[in-house]
Amino acid sequence: MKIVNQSLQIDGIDKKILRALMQDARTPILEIARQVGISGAAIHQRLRKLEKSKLISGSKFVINPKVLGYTTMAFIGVYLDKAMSNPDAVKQLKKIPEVLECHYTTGDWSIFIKILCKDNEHLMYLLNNDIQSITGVSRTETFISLAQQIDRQIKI
Amino acid sequence: MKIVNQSLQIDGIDKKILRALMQDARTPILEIARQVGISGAAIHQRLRKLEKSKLISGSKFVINPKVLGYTTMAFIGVYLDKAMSNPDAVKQLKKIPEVLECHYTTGDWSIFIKILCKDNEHLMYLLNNDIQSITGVSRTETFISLAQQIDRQIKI
DNA sequence: CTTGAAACCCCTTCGTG
DNA sequence: CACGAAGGGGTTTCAAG
Repeated sequence: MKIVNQSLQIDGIDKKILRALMQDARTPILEIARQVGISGAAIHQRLRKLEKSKLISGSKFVINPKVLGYTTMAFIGVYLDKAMSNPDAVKQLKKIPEVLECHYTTGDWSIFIKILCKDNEHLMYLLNNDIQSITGVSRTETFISLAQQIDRQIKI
Repeated sequence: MKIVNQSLQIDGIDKKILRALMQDARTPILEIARQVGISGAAIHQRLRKLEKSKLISGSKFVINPKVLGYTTMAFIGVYLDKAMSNPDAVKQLKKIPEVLECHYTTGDWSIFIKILCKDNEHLMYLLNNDIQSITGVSRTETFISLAQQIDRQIKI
């Protein structure tokens, strides 16, 4: 399948710049310049263009939660009562710092969340006390990630 | 529930440093130094300590895939034949760049993946051609993210 | 664990092609 | 788009408290 209609035109140099910075956000612009073979000022102009296009949405330090004792990742499918306003449930979920992702989804569940806990006990606590207690939540289905094998961004 | 037994001791200054850099990996160290009220050299030492502890696992530029036309995120539960070696299936999944996450999970599915596609047609193509064709994959269950409401790292 | 100084490198902008 | 120059500022290391 040939993917067409790319919404934004970026060339090979842009890709090299992005790939370097996606790997390590603190890569010096001048180092990229040397690798790519153009001047630092040119990299700058391209970065400004990419930022203006909103393709670059920020930069992050990535921390390893295992070092803090967060070793249990789980996914939870949430059934909401018909009457429940979904945004209100999301609002409650935002208050739970262990909830890392939250999606409205097709299928049986109204809401699907990814959660990171210290251990199974912590997971059970969050389910029983923080999640099940949200008004509108009728039922949840939980499955635990035993190991994460892939974690990456889309390929540029 | 009071969480105890934090595996690594970090103090309030460490947290401030991490929070600044988790928001924007290119925040100048000296700016953090001014905010926190200690010298740049001290920030440096603390960062080295945090890196050595593996709490910091890197830094990334975050790109917005929507700008490239990737607007459809989906989750796929994968059933594998008993005989199938899971690592081989993961190896195949790694070759599909649209697969952003892959987990071994408890529950009905052997493997659970997050995938990012241009549109539903693209999703169907990947399911039929790239995923179902992996030896050992007997069946899949797909649900689509209609909207992502939360996307963050664990709170420091 | 902190500091200030010093050397070095990088960021950023500018005028120019 | 690209370039080189230039200043202002950041990074990194050091000896020292």
